[in-house]
Amino acid sequence: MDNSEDDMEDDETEWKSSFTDSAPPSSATTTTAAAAAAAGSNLSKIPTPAHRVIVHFDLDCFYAQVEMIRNPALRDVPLGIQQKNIIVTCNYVAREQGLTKLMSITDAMEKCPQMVLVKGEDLTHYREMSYKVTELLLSYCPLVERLGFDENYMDITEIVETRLAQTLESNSYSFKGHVYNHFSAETKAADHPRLALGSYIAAELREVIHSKLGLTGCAGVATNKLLAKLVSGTFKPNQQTTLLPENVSDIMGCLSSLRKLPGVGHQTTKRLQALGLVSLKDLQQFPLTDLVREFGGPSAQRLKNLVLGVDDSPVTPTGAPQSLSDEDSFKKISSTKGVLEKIQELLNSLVGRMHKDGRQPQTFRLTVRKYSATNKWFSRESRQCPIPNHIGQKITSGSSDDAVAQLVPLAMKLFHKVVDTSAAFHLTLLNVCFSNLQTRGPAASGKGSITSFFSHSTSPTKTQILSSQSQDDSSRSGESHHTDHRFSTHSMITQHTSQKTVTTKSPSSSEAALRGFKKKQSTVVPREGPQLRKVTCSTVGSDPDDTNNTVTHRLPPNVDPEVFRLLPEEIQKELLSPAYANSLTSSLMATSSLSASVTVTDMPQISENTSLQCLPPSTLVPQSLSESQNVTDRKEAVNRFVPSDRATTVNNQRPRDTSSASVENMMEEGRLSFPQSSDCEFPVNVDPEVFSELPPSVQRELMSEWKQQKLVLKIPALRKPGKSLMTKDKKEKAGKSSQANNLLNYFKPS
DNA sequence: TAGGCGAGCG
DNA sequence: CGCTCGC
Repeated sequence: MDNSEDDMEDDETEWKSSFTDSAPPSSATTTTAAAAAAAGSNLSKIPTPAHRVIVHFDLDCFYAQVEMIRNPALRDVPLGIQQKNIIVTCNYVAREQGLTKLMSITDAMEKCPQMVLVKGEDLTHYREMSYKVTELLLSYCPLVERLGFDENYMDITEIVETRLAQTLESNSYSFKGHVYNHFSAETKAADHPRLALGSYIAAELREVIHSKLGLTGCAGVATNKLLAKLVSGTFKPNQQTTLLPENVSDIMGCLSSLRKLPGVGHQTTKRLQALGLVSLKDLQQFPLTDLVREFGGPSAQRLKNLVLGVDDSPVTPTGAPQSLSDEDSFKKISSTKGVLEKIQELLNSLVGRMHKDGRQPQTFRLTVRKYSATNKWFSRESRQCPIPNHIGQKITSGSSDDAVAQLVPLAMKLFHKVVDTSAAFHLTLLNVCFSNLQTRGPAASGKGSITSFFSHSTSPTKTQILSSQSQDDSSRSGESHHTDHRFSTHSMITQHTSQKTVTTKSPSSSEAALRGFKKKQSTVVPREGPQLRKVTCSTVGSDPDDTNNTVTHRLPPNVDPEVFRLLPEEIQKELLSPAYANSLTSSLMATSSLSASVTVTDMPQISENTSLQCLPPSTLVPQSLSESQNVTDRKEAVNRFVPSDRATTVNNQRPRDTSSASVENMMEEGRLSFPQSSDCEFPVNVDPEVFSELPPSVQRELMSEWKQQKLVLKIPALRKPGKSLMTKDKKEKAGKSSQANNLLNYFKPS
């Protein structure tokens, strides 16, 4: 059931082949503007113009880039990122020496003895940078879908249509970057104005990623996700390629096997092979009905579409992660004690991450991989259970050690469910996972709160993007607003689609955007009311001077001047800046720390200087920003790098946090002999056997916990001693301001 | 191929 | 909760 109900609706150009497609227009993931434009020009052209413009971004050797940013001295040496015994990726200096991804350390060392290795098992920095990229893209357009840590799809159809509408000269088109199978495609540009514009936008976004984050990457521009992804890698590092509809068959023809199709993995490949299907052509010629027998209707159709380069799947905004997990693999763990220790290790880091996230997990899962002669690799087994509320609350409240102490027995219980410890066992992997992540509602009821507004709608379980109260940057502000402005901006989104006007505060900018778009297409730039103003653009990259944009210093009609006056100067500037009129930035009506609610329903007026390639550089690359980040990064750590003839391992692990140290201490103590007295009964759901396996200090914590619970039961009003003298309200505020549970947490430096 | 994730389906 | 897929 790949794409559930929305059968064969497509906005694909169909490519010299079947006319079997029914349902031409109908539903529209695409914009009304696009649909209208298409409908208008439809009768003349047979291959209807591609409706969507999709970009696929793919960062170059992502982990290696992150490490090179962290330590610029690594830029010029062959660098490999090591996880366990393999190099998961390496920089391009290393690739010149013949190194590849997923090469074993030993092989890599043979090829390149001078290689520098950096441990990459802790993904924290990669995760953070990854979300920065997504967040950055989100500030230009809500339709961003993550694919792993280093790839993003973006549906820029609306941006393109907006620019197209502003474009006067239709024969001035050209492409930015490569055009697949064309060496000079100027003449083609006029035939594919949307893709041409898309290529410029992709270039601008790549540039903004580079200037703001210091990352390079590739992009593919095409009419659907499949094609965008396939084409993005054609010119490899740091380049981009656009695929025109007339070249779809070319690129599909280059795929050497079905396995190369995104969405066709190992298993599917094997099943196809069993049918005698190996090449794309094989599958093209294979009768659909036979394929249906093997894969079922939807999957069969999807496969058929894929080989044709047809992909109607929408770019689905990813939002905050739906689960957080932490795992480690190893040669062998065969004792309960070993399992216990590893679980504690994993839980410590996972709970820490969960706490930063801010949401409260409702489900805990333990996964193991058992060694066996057959099936030596793969085959994981897992067990899961609900997380009692009081434990979940400890995670979000920051009592991490307590939380871990109480999660450990849960985990061990699950372990005994999945592994029969009466016989010998041999584990090669342990994974702990929190899922069913719920936004903390103020006071269980949560009525009337902003949170309830956010979480009540439609299906509460699906992609809740969390509300976040202000990060209270007022407390830290006063410092330059120039530092990382974009991420501390507010988003003021007027949701004409709902009754309420939501004013979202700083860190939630992206999720606010996400929310808005999930429900409907965002109406950040109101298309109905007083219509969109023309947007000024200057030429890509080549015009850092934004002063040529004449800004009318007049407030947008719907901004209350009184309120405006109260805003910090920086914010006022932003409100007046051309950024607010630019469609690219439209998803984010950004200002900085804001204590007043402002509704913006129209754009400031700006000049009419037109040119089609273009974001105003000012909106894309605040100069102060790109400078500061790079400079500081480069200055640090030039020296930590110790060159050597032999391979060098640079350990970038951060210092262990204190909690883990204490856990290890606990392990060294002798076992606690616990009294069986009635004073300290186990709660009914506690397995004594499991309990007895726990480290003494954990046992003690649990017991005191239970005692307290008893007290609480007996005396309901009693609060736990020592904890928080704060009122509930204060707690909430403190909690929320200290960690907003949103995307921001995933890139916020910790 | 083997690592540390993550998503979605049934 | 296992499986498949993705990077």
